[in-house]
Order: sequence, then C-alpha cells, then structure tokens
Amino acid sequence: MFDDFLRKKALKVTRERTALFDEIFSTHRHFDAEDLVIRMRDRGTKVSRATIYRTLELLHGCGLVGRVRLNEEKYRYERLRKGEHHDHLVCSSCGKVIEFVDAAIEKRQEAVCKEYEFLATSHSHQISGVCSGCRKAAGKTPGRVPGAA
Amino acid sequence: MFDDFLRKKALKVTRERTALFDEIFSTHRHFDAEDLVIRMRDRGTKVSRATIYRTLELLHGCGLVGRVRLNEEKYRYERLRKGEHHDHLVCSSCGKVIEFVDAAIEKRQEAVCKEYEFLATSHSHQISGVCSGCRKAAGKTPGRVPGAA
DNA sequence: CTTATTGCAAACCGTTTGCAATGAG
DNA sequence: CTCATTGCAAACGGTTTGCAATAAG
Repeated sequence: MFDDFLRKKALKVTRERTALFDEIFSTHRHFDAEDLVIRMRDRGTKVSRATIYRTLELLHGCGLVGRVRLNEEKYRYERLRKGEHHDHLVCSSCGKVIEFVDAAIEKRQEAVCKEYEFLATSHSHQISGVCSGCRKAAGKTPGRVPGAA
Repeated sequence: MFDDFLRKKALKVTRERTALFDEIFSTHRHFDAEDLVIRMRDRGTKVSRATIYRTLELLHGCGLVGRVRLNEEKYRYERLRKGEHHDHLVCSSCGKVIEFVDAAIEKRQEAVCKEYEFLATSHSHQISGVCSGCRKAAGKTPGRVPGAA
C-alpha cells in the first residue's frame, strides 16, 4: 500500500523505504525515530537517520503512520489502520502506552466543535499517570524506562 | 501565592521571579517562553531567557502554571487556577487557542482509567483544526500565524 | 556571611537540510 | 539518461546547564 502511494506520486520505491515500511508494519508497537534506527540496525538493514525521518514524514503524510507528541521532546509514531482511531494512556513510570477508544468521548468532541464552529482535522488525547503494573510494583523499584517522562 | 511557595521551600523571592509572576498573571492568555521574553522586554524589566525557563519550571512545579506541547516543537504555558481545568481547540491556520470544558468527557475519562486500573495524574486533550474566523476568511489569505502548525 | 540565583554562552536533543554521490525508472 | 533519493555532517530551534558574578536572607 505504501508502494501504491509512492507510485501515484511518482516517487521511487527504494530498498530503504520498503525495508522501513516492512519493519514498522511488522508490529503494532508505538515507537520513536531512535527505536527505528535500532530496529533497522538489528535487522541488518542499514538506513540513515535522515532517511528514517524522511520516510516517516511520507508515511505520516499518507496516513499510514500516526505521529504525536505525548508531552515529550520527541515524536512518537504508530502504525495506523484506516478508519481506526484511539487515544492513549501513558505510564510515566515505565513508559507503557495503552490505547483506548471511547465512543462517548468522540461524540462529545464533535458536539464541542459544532458549538465553536470549529472544523476539526485531528485530535490527540493523552492521559498520563501510572499503569496497573507499576502501581502494584510500587515500592519495589518501579521499572523506570530510560526515556519516560 | 508564588511567594508563599518560595518561602515554604526556602527559595528566594527575587526581583526577577516577582516580575515574571506579575507579568504572567496580568493576563489569561496562553504563551510560550519567547512571548515572555518579549513581554518582559517591553515592560522594561530585563530577565534572561535562562531565568525565564527556570522560573516557568518552578511555577509549573507548584501548579500555578500549566505546560503542554500542542504537537509543536515548543511548550505552551498558561496560568492555572486551582480546581479549574480545560481542554483546547487549536487553530492550525491562525494559531488561536480556544479553551473548552466538557463534564461528560471528564467523566468518561475517569471510567476509562478505572477500567485499566490506571492512576491518572494529568491529561491533555487537544483538537486541531480551523477556527470559525479562519473558516469564514477561507480563500481571503487566512491569517497564518508565524509559529502555527 | 552563606547560599541561592542570575546571566552568559556553550551544550543538548531530537529533527531538518544542503550537497555531492548513488540508484530507480 | 534523468531526476529522485540517500548518507553525511552541519544547521536548527527550543530548552537546559556549568560557571563566575551577584544578591537575598
């Protein structure tokens, strides 16, 4: 599908782009650019950081990959499936990201936009806190992840 | 009130901190660090960028000022009044920020957290799109603000 | 006096970009 | 062949920090 997008735009299907797409779509995980640098290295495919950023931009532009700032300095990416949408619970202790969907919230958002005559194009909704795992482990050296908020 | 916080922590009430607090609390506007640099200069009080950042950190830490990344590279700050909370509609054309509160959404969030046994400490909810002003002005060179997304 | 705070400039960190070399079509 | 793409390293933009000078308590 990325290929279709590229061809339609007369862009080139390169080894790097294909490899990145494959790697990203091989899991459902959320990731940041640096994770991808490492995953590509581990996988044995060398791709420069610049290309990673440029490709993520393309994937984001065509709607295949979502990009959000969860109140951090860096972007977080996730593969997207069309028509699907969800919000996030972010654990500030271990960095875990839980996805949730709530129809009532979505509906209320539409109402709010209508009220302000606001034409929404996207939204991001994140709840920060401590996940159940870390709450249980409280006191027993919670698993602080390197980059967690 | 900032003074109380400082004294309680055995920190010093300096000319710079007082001036920054006064300036920030003189309006309700949202602002970024750079706005503050300019507002302080205009006001005739010279304060270094470093001190601005350090003071914002303090104000944020004690809950007097909120800090969010509205999917941009920089932080956005806003004065907070205790017990008060709101979410944001951000116009990607003119940069305007509209605040909104919706009890139903807040309630649903609590339900979601309960479901995942997640202990929420904060949340940020932003809807991006085009405000009514820009929608009306559409076609007539919308007022793109320098830093708008 | 003592210790926190300030301003400066340099460091930082993630991301973006100019440019020459490379490779897809 | 031609033009997009790549990798590198340097640039960027906002934020943070080490340090010597300064000022609050």
